[in-house]
Parts: sequence; structure tokens; C-alpha cells
Amino acid sequence: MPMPLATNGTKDDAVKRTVQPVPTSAPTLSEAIRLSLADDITSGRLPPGTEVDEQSVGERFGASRTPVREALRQLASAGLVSLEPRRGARVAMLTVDRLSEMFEVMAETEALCARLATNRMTGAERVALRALHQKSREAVAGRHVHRYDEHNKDFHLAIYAGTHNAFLAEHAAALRLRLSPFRRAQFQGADRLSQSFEEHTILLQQMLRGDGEEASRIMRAHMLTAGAEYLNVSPREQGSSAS
Amino acid sequence: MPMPLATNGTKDDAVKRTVQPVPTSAPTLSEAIRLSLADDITSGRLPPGTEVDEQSVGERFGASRTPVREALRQLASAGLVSLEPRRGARVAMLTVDRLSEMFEVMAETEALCARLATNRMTGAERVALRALHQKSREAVAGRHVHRYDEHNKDFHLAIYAGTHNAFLAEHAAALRLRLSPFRRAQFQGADRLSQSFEEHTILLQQMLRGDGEEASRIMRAHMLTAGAEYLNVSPREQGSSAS
DNA sequence: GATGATTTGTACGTATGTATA
DNA sequence: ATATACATACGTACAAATCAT
Repeated sequence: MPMPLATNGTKDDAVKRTVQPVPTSAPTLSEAIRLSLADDITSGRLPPGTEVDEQSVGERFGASRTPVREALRQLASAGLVSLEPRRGARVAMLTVDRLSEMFEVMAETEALCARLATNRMTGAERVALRALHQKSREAVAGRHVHRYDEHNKDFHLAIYAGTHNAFLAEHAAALRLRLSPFRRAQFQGADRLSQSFEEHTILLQQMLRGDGEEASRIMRAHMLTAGAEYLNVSPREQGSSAS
Repeated sequence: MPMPLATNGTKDDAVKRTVQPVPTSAPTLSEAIRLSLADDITSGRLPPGTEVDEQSVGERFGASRTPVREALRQLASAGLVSLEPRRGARVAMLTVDRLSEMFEVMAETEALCARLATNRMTGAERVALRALHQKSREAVAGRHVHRYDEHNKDFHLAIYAGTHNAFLAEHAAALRLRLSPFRRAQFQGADRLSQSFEEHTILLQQMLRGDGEEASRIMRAHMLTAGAEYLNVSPREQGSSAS
């Protein structure tokens, strides 16, 4: 005896293709929702602290709560949202202490990548890295903050890949993603754009020279500078915790 | 018109408390299942490659498939199981290449921890670390492999904590957990027990002397030795991939 | 502090996709 | 190659917990 279920089977077929032009191979709905929410969070459209309730997200996607739940669990594991049992989900909000801890790990991880990449990059990879740096130069000259942000990301990702350790590269990229909601104002301060570029320049120089240890030190300093910049710019917008 | 639902509301109430003596605060059923499965995997009761289907796990816990699904998603994010859409879950099975990548990251992460801990541990922490090392000595003397395994873990966890960077400590512990299914035979080979202990001895010595760089190098070598040991002992039990 | 509204946690049913005979 | 079997993906229902009043 089939109960009169709500209109089903036609609605979501129509909606599924309307949701978002998720270009990646996302065969499942929960995956699509996850990617879309992750983008909303890392882009800043959903700032830290925002409550995310399953129902409304589901409605936004024309989906039921089930795939939304799964997406939120995934995002929680990735550190982008925090879950408390029976209290719902919110975009991850970190204390200043926690954030500086994460920046330290990020800096050390990138330093490691720089060291390994210096020793392991192929000739083609070195050429490509230099080309990326050139693109950055143009963005700096034109004061294109957003474009520099993109090139900067590509530059760092290229170094991750240069380690020839895919696990490490994924690790570093995940960490970068997780911190991205807290780096919005990264290149706002003063002349941070050209400063960052100059740091890249000497980093690249040492990497091409083959001095991995020095490259590692430069990268660590580079990342710590960026982290400190953020923590100084807006230390009060995050959660509690003194000092 | 309430359809004749299967016996419900009484069954799981009774079962919930019978599941497992999960001592931690696991208010939700899916959390309990997750912890139990994680233990099954890291302990080796569910070896890599084992298929895990929602139905049977649910029956084992007296739960429906819903919380099992969530537990599996969590475990997948932690890297303990692998999921393929509509094809189910299995305990993560890594290629030799992947595994050696992970061992490298583990070695570098531990090396970082050793360096930071050398500079940051309090007096009390140094005393405690030395005490842990003493306990290990006794386990080595008595050839108590399992007990040494425990002390070894505590020793390393103490170093993580000594960094005074909780995020890094969690990171390192998560990595250790994730690799644990692949380190079962860790202290089986020859005289690996006392070799490990000796390496700890000189590591501890340098840490107490305050030479963080040297401690870092020793730790890296220590971990790479352990990794290579495993890869040599049973390189063929893992997935494909040559070299 | 008690009550009602909202939201999560879990159970269960159906559809779809994958693998197998 | 077609069909069958099976496990997952998603939708829906209900109960319990949280919060708002």
C-alpha cells in the first residue's frame, strides 16, 4: 500500500542540474553539496561562526537532509566546520592561539616542501615554477590583488608537487585550504603584495641554486610573516583566548 | 495511518548500552560505532582490504544503517577506510609507494616535533620523558614486545605534547593512528626492540642537552628506519605499484 | 523553571547504480 | 549482452534533545 509520498522523483531531477556547475566528477549529491559549501566557506561567503542548519542548506540545494548531513560530516573532518552533537554545525571558528598554532604548522610544512622540492624537482618543473613567478610579477606591477592571490597559490602548489610526494602535497594543500577562511585580508596590508613577491624571488633563487636548507629557512620565514601579518591585522575577530 | 513498523523504540534502547564499553563521552551512536570500528582497524582485527558493508556492521551493533554510514564517512576522512560511491567501503589498503610517502611525512613531522619539543619542554616534561624512557628499558630487558609498543607510543606522544602546539600534536597523533594498521610487525624483526631503544636513548640525550637540530636529525633517521623495516619485511602484502 | 518550537539523531523505504550469472 | 542480485544514495518519518519564550 504505497502511501501518498510527496512529489518525488521529478523535482530533484530538475534541480540536480541547476544547483551549481560543479565541473568535477561529483557523482553523488552529497559530494556536490560538500564542494559547494567548501567553496562558500573558503571564499568567505560563509564567514567563520556562521550557523549552518541542515534543513535550510537542503532546501537551497533541493535536497533532503541526508546528503547535507554527510557533506557536513566531511567538512567537519576537513576542519572547515565544527560539529557539536545535537547542537548543529557552524563554520569553524578558531581561537587566536589555535590559529597561530596552525600557522606554525603551515610554515614548517611549507618549509619542508621547499627543502624536498629543491632536491627533487625536474628541469621542467623548475622552468614551470619560474614561469609562475613571472606571472606573479605582472600581477604585482598592476596591483591586481586577487590575481596575485591566484598566482601565489599556484606557486605554492607547484612547490608541493615538486616534492614528488603526493601525500605530502595533499597534506599541505589541505592545510592551506583549511586556513584560507582566515587569510582573507592576506594581501591587504600596506605593501604586502610586493613584499611577498620579493620573498618569493629569493626563495626561488635558492631553490634553483639547489640550496634546500636555505630555501627551507626562507619559506618558513615567508609563511610566518604572512601569519603574523594576519594575527596583527585582525586578532580580535576570532574566538576567545587571551594573549 | 501508522503502518506496522517493525519493533522499534524498545530494541535499540536495550542495545545501545550493550554495544561496547566505550568509555569516552560518545553521546551519539554513530560516534560509538566510529570509535569501535577505528579500534578494530588500528588493532588489526580488520586488516587492510577487508570489505565493510553497512548492513552487517549495523546488525553487529544493533543499529540501522544510518549511523553506520556516518561512521564510515568519518573513518574515510581519517584515512582508515576507503569509499567508492555505490561500491561500498573497505579498510584502507595502500600501495607501497603511498605508504613510503606517508612514512616520509611521518618522519619529517616527528623530526619537527623533536626539534620544537627540545626547545619548549618544561622541566617537568623533561623529567616525565626520561621516566617514560626508563619504563621502556624494562620492557626491552624483558622482551615484552607489546608492552614496549605501548611505552614507545607514550614516548612519542610525550614529545608531541612537548611542542606546546596542540594542533601539531593532534596532527602527528592522527598520522600515527593512520599508519598503525601498517606497523603491526614493527618490532618483530630481529633485534629491532633494543635498536629502537638505543635510538631513543641518544635522541633523549640530545633533547636534554638542548640540541634541537641534532634531535631532529636523529628522530628523522629513527622513523625512517622503522618505515624501511616495514617496507622490507612485507612489501608484497600491500596493493599494486612497482619499485 | 516549565512549555512549546526547532533541530538533530536514528530508523526505514525506495531508487539507482554496480557487479555477476 | 541481458538480466538478476545486491549494496549504496537519497528521501521521509519519528523521537529525543536543545533552545527560546
